Amino acid sequence: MNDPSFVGLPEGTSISNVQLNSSIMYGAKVGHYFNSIPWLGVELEAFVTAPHRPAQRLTLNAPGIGTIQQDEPGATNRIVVVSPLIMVRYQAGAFEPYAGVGPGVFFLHQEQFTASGSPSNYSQSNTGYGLNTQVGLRYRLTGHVSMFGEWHKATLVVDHRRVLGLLGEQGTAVLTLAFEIAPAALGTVLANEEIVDGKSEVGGFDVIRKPMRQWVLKITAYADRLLEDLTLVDWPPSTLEMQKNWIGRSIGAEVDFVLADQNGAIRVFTTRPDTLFGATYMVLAPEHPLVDVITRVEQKEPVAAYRAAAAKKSDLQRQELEKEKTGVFTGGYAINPVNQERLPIWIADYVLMSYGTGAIMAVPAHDVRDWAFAHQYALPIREVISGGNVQEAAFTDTDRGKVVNSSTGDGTFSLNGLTSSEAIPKITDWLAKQGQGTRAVNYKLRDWLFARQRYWGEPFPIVWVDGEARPLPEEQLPLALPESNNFKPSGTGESPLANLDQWLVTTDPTTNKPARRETNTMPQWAGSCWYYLRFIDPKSATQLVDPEKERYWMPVDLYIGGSEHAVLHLLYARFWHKVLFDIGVVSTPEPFRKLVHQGIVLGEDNQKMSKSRGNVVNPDDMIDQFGADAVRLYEMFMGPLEAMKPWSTRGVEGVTRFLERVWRLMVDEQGRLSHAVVSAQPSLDHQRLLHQTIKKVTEDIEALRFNTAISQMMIFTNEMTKAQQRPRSVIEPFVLLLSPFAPHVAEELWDLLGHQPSVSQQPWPIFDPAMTVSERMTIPVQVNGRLRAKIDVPVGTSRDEIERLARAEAAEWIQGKESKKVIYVEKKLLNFVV
RNA sequence: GCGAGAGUGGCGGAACUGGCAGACGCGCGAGACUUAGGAUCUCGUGGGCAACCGUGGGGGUUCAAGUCCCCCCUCUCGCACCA
Repeated sequence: MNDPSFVGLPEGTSISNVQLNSSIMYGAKVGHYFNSIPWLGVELEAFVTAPHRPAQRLTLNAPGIGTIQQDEPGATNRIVVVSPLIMVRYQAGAFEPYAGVGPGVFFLHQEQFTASGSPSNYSQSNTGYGLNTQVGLRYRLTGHVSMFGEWHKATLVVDHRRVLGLLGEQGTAVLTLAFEIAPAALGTVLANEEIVDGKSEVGGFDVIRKPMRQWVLKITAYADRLLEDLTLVDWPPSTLEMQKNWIGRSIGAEVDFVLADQNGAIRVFTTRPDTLFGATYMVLAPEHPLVDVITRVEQKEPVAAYRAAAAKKSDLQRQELEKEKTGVFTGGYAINPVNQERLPIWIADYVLMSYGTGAIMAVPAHDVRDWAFAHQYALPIREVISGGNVQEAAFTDTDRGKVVNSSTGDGTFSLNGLTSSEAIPKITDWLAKQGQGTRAVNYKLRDWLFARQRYWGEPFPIVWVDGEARPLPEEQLPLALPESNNFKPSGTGESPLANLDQWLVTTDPTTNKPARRETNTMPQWAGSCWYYLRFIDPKSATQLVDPEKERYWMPVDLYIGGSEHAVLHLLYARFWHKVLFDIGVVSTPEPFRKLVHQGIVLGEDNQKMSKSRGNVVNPDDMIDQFGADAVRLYEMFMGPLEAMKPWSTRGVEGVTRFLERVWRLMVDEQGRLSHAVVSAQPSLDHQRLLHQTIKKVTEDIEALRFNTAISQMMIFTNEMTKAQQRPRSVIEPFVLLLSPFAPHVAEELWDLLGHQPSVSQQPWPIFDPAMTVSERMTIPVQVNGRLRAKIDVPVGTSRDEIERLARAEAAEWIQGKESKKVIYVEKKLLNFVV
């Protein structure tokens, strides 16, 4: 586990410090038998022989598996176990697996590792600075917990220019000024996720906002498709919901309110144009550019003070002040386009500049925020939807209630009597005809700030010449980071690269003019957006991915990854993929068809593992104590893959006992093949048991229900332990079933059984559906729905016969009662209603 | 507050489209083999002496509800002044 050489990492680097991206891809080779693969949505025929049939293509991806760290073993290990398990099972016969695993060089915690540890390690790395190296491998289960050996060391040069250029072609990459949040004391710029409660996560410094040059990707241009195409994927409901909320699409109208005593108009966005007649005031965000224009002389001072105070607050600080709303009257007025009323214009920080137009019409009767504000400042509240008491609270239940008090002064236009859903399109059309508004859609989703002021990230292949950004030519790619031990912030807000003159100062390759390199680097998400494409074609130096391979493998059929990526990574990757789709680099609109989040493993006390709680379980210790197979098996047995589960060392002991029982099933105390293993014909019962076990294990793996697959193997083992004779024809297929779960034990057993080659190269056992059913059946007998007896009959028994037997069996419950009805459910149950 | 998911023995968890609740494992109990056993094997193990009662609580549909419908409670995760 801790042998770093297996990924070609530099000496001194522990796997504990490296984030692995693993990706597993399964391809059809020669057909085999499957019932179905539910999440692939196909029914496969038995004994399919045609090679490379598209329906058999199976691409799995288990990236972003999280940090392997001593203090979070469970989170990582379960996915590390699952991936090869699935792979081994599908490899056994129909599929040719491909797996890619690689250290992503540019993840944030590696920067921390590097900064705090020994950066020179990385300078020795054959991965090289500035190259995001991925290592492809073919799994073979020879190592420890999972997947080591036979590495195809395919250096994957992550050439973001190629992708960025493609994004640029699409017009999605934009150089812009954006506000970044920087704690002055740290002299660096923080990503949003590094700010906690308005202070820097590290050091707890106050942060301020300052404008800086930034790269932004226009993900908002794809907002609609990112939303709509969620119907194309099979993802957990919670993740779909989170993505929908993150995109935050809302439909409404933009309406212009002309200023009362001067030229100009305020444009607002509202989802409730049906309440337009109920507007009693307006609010601008403090940063709104029109504030200066609107503010009257006598209000200048309080307005300026309020704006200054608001500027000091971060978004998060603003949100903390949830309870009490504050604001200041500007002295200005605007005209409500529907009834020509003069509405006072306020500024208040409960209106965000970043959403909609940064201005609202306030309808206190039907919006809780506006109501609170109006209440605070004694502004009028006018009911326009009946059904509540708007003096007591905002009435927002639009499904009930009718529009009232909503007609123009001349009576030519009225919404009165309509429901909200009828009124909204009507008034939107009317506003459009008047030239005062349009239907509009808004998103919470913002454009993607695609630049970090760090050393540790892919540099932009851009040089600045005469104040102009120019891309590097193809032959100068990829651009590597300079080697350095100086990771200190530049102090100017630029990245540490700004201090590294040798790298920084260059000449423009086309004009030979002096040039300066771009000092921004890419965020950690850059690589994870598309590395799955590189895993398909890791060695290609000339293109992102071979179109033929891409068409064959994509989309990824199963993606196993942590729920912490539910929005950011998974949304960014989808966006990027769509851009590539639009320009023809990929052939599918969505990259990941089915998504499963593995649950993390908690400590024995049912709390998250942490050093401070002292409940950390180190997987290496467990492996030393119980062996890799037992640990693997337990991690699969502890419960559903998606669920968060507490670790139980007792539970590992339990599965260890199971493995020992399996061992003793066929090995004697001298370590030789047991005399109980015979070549005799198995009994019918044993054959049935085997076929039932094959069926259950096969189907459960396909449905990712590993815990119940294991329990069936336990049942098999318990039964066979009782048998004096254990026929090979029953035992041997069972070893194959066990092999994905406990590869080492299975391998040794296979060898002891006298077989070559490896157990992992054997075809997966096939079950005969006819052999999975017994010739007898037990029919529960109910009287009025209560279980009163059971009868055991041959399968072919007629209903009448069953009823006759049941009647005798349950006689004491039916006697003397009038029989109303007899319900017989075929082969299931018999119920007397009396 | 809004959204999503989940509540089943002492514990982790099973139960396909409504059809024997508690598979399998842990723990616990009894027995066997043993000088011994925290090893192994066998048997038992939801509660209650019983009739019966039992899947977070309360209603309902049904011959039959862990499963379907309505109301409520608790926990986990996510979002949080998004107009």
